[in-house]
Amino acid sequence: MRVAVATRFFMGLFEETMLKEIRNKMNAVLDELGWEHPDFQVERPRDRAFGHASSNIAMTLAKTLRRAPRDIAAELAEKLKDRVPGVETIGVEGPGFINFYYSASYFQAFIPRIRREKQRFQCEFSGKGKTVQVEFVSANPTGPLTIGHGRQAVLGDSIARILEWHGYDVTREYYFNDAGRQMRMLGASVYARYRRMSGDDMPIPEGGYEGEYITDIARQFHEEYGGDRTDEDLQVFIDFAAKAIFHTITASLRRLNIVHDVYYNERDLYRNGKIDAVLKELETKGHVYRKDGAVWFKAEAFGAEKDRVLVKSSGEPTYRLPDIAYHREKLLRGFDMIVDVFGSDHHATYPDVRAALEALGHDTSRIRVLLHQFVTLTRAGRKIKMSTRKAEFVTLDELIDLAGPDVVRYFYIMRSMGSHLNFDIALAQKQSDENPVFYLQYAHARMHNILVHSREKGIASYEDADLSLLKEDEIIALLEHMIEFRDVMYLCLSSLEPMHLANYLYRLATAFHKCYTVHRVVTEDIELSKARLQLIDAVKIILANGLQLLGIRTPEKM
RNA sequence: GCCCCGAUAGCUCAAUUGGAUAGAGCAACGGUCUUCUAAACCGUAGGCUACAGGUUCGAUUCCUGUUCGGGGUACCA
Repeated sequence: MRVAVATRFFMGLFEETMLKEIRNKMNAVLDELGWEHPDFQVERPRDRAFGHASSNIAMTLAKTLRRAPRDIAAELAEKLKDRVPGVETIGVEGPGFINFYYSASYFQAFIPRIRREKQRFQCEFSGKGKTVQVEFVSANPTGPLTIGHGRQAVLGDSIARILEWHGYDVTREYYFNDAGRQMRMLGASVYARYRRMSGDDMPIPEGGYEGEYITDIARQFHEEYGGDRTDEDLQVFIDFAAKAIFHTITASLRRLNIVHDVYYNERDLYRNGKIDAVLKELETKGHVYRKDGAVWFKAEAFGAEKDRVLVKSSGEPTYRLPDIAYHREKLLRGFDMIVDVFGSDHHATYPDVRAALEALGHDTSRIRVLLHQFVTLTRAGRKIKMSTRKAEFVTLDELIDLAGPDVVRYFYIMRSMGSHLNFDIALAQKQSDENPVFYLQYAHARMHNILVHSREKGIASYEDADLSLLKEDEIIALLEHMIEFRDVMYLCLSSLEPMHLANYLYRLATAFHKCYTVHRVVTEDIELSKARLQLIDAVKIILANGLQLLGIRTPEKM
């Protein structure tokens, strides 16, 4: 009961995180001293020997104040004394860092709050009332999704989940084109297979698709339409193939727990005249010219590398024009933020789109383009080459068959999107301790089991626990990791890089596993058991929350 | 040629966006189950952060070159 009162007392003060609280107090002290506000940091030091929080402010002030950093630090530390809630001692260490050491009770007090707020622990809903569109995958329906698409799918969906957690109203969107040369090639490839089924020795067209899925589609077509269709029905073949492939694409995504809200078809932009409208407007504003029978956009005038062709001399638009029209539509649809997740092969195309949008008078600062590097697949250290056309690839589906959806999702997320992802099939396939996914899930299963076990031992309720009993080093370390959650989520939001969450959860699981091996939760000491059960209940909430944000399941048994 | 991204332990990658002694996993070696799950924990070993300069209190991080990988540089998408 003693702690319950203390907790309520602290509650109002805990609306800020540790780091923000320190920053606020620091700013107040600067004002009192009449010093300028430098660009300083308050962070969790890597090494716990340097306290629970640390600031470099003294070093950043050294130059303008013309004083030794340690000297400045000492003065600030003296001023801050007893003013930051939860801080026991403040030290001046190293070249002039100010280090803050918190009391155990500060950390203990977070447990009731986590248990009350659950998944929304420390969520400040910064995105409330704002809409965001996340475009990802956007593969044209020419074949099943590959391992490369998989990375984008998981990245995009995890980013969407992180935005949702912050309160954003998220639209997951898939942009595709089922017209054009590649689709005609697809139709012709299916047609060739289809003819062969009727005994004709028809060759696959030059540059056509050769995968086994083509044969499957031809067979389905044969079953539905019979064997006497001719190439005059090519559009029928195209439509049939596109539909079938789209079906497999959405099925693959659903296996990873990914569902798009909107499927935006490029053809609609032609049908409803949006493409003509964009072209006309660029023309009236004087941003295009004609050369060699083609229509060119003066991209150079807007900072792009060189001018680009929008309409070929054949009268057919290049891919750029619909891209511009589509992005313009996104802006007009009124999203507060637009996130484009693209493969690194798109990095050259986006500046042109942005240039055109600016030429049309749009503010493009709402658009964030995230480029991710490619995935290389290795098996026993050897690279596997991938090509959709040649069908020399491992499909996303095959990968999920092999490793399971949780492993697939985690592997795609655990590396930063800016670096190449080396997907080791052999490792992903291992259902053993070599596989980091199980490390996280095992932690969750262990937590669950402890809670079950406590009931079996006759501890019906642990609500009246005395949390001041939680004071061992490993337990405080675990608590520290727990309250880091909000900072990590903030980092994920500002960087749109879900890897940070994956790394954090790994650290959290480690802190838990260490604790688990050293301190038994359910013992003969009922009071101590109750306190630790509250702790476990709280960690479980955070871990489960994080795993769900990455779309990874939280098993209760393993 | 030009543009973008990358280069960190044997391998795959981190490093709180400029901070203190550069950290994990895997692989190697050694130790820990009568206990709530050993899919765990502890320890040992492993580094001139590709190279050369520069910027400052301080650089894996920023700037300039060089080397090596990947991508782009279409009237292909």
